[in-house]
Amino acid sequence: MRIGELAALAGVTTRAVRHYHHLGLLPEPERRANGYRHYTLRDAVELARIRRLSELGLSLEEVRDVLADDYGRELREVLAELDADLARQEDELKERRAHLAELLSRDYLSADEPISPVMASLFTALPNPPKGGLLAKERDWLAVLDTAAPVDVKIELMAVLSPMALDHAVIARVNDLYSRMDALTDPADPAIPELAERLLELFPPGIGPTDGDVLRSPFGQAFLDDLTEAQAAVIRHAFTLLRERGPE
Amino acid sequence: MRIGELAALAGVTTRAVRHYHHLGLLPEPERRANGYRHYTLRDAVELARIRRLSELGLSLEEVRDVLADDYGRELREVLAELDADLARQEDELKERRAHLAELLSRDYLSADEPISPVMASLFTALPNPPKGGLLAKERDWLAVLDTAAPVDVKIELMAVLSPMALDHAVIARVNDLYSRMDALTDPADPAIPELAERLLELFPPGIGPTDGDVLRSPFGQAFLDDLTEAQAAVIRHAFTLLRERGPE
DNA sequence: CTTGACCTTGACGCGACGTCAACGTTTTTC
DNA sequence: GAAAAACGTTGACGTCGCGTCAAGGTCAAG
Repeated sequence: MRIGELAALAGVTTRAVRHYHHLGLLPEPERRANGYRHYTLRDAVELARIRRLSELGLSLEEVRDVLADDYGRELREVLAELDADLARQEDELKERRAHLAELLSRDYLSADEPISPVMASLFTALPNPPKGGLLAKERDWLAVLDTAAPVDVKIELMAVLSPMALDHAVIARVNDLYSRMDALTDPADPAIPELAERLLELFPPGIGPTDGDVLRSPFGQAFLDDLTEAQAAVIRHAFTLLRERGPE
Repeated sequence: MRIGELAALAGVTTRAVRHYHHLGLLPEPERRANGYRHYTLRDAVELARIRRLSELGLSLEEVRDVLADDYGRELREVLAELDADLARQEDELKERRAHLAELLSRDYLSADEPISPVMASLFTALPNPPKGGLLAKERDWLAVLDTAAPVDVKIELMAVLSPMALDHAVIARVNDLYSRMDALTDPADPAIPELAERLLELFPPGIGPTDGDVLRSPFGQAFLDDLTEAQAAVIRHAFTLLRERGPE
């Protein structure tokens, strides 16, 4: 047989056959006088074996290992391992599809999507914040945390925020407070200390950051850089207040 | 933030961030005086978005399309499409795992494995043929057909062979016949015509190939090349007999 | 003699980065 | 204050299983 016939017989392309030769998976056969490869039935048997194994999902390297091992012992191990791997992949797929179904079932898909269901419930508690406003920025920030923060941080975060999101009085105070902060323009506005105090009052004592380190970290800096000077002043003042009463 | 901090925040590597820059997925930020990239919170938001989408299984190109489309319209389409794709993958995985479970549940895994269940049942009907013998070669040949033959060919083939495999009398005749053929050494052995006739008798009339074309094809040639001269003579004689009575 | 279907080797392309090289900068440690 | 560790920069090659040219040579049919 020539290479095209062999390939057709095994259901692969000629390129694949040559690839297997290149990898040493399938030995190079004799050549005819014209330079064409001349295959025998045994080559077809070998090739079919390679194809069956690779179709199962083994990498070509694994196929070579199995073939080199005279079959039997290793094959069983490799297949069992492969099955475990496929099971893992199946679980992953299911998780992703569940996530997708979750997303698709929601009534809206905004720029902040897709995020986790918990975070979404938090967002719906404070719907449609003014664009470019401080609250919108905090939502963005939360979305960032939602994608990559360590699990324990997320849990702690949700423990703090979830009760607040369920409390209509708190929501009203948040909306009021943030709209006042959005209105700030002068970094020396006399209302700043009061706003900082109101901000702190939103959090139960003993909860949240206890010192100003987080503000000096690169993340804190990035957050402050994103605000107007007046807004940043509120945040900084709030942390000053926090430090003052912290040790107590 | 510097690139490492941004990457850590979004849970990706710095290499990935630079890759997104290269693809135009994430805009290059300003540089600091030392040449370092300087990121803001908005970059983190963008990056988190990219990561969420790509983690769902979208290609980076699709991510770019979704991001370019101002979210909303396209996102829903793409996600639905993605879900269909994932469903397909899940089915594939299940099929492969079923195949694997089939293979692993068998009591033996020989060099001819893994093959389809139907073919395996056929092989167990004629267990342990003499190594290098004609019967072993035909098993190899069948294994090749099993991997890649068109479905209709396989169905026809099994329709012929399955009843034979279930008939103990036929099995006995096959074993006897093939051991006699294995014993042949002389291409002019006077037993050859008789053996050819016995071979033909195994197949019900009207079943199987009706002319010698298959023998002159590259596959037939490869098959004959694999046999001893005497064995090939039997096959050729059988096809001669077939042609003689064929038209009738 | 041409056409078309095969064959040959060699090389680049894909996708989403990992990894190394070769170098400059900043921070930490002794 | 110097050295080391830990960052940053660009550039380029490697991964995996082939697909897909490029630039030819071979062969049977019309």
